[in-house]
Amino acid sequence: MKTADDSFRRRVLALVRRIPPGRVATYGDVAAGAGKPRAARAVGNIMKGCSGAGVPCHRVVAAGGLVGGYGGNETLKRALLRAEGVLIRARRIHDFEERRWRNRGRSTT
DNA sequence: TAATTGACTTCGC
DNA sequence: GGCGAAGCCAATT
Repeated sequence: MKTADDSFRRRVLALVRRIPPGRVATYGDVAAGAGKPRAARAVGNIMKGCSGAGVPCHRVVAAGGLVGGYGGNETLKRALLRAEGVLIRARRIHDFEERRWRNRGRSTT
């Protein structure tokens, strides 16, 4: 591993870990928070390579609040999010814009 | 080192 | 609303 600079990967993981329960973030948001708003795909790859390492990757969804990824276990992802208070409509998060976590100074709590 | 893949995003049909 | 193509970045082979 550590093919590219860990900085990016490490920042992405750190951001995802900072996502509080009941909140969600898009790959693009996480990538942007890591310093590369165009690295959404890379974020997905990072998740795949670091999922389970204490990173709540289930709180990371695609753009528009579209639930997916998670190795194809979107059902599980959906269940986890719902368990945290995030309502899901079909394959999308209800009030996604409101549930969307922003990497601001605080966690909106 | 180069080429391919992928848990993405956005526009177009 | 669903499917397809182009673009961007990192990981994997």
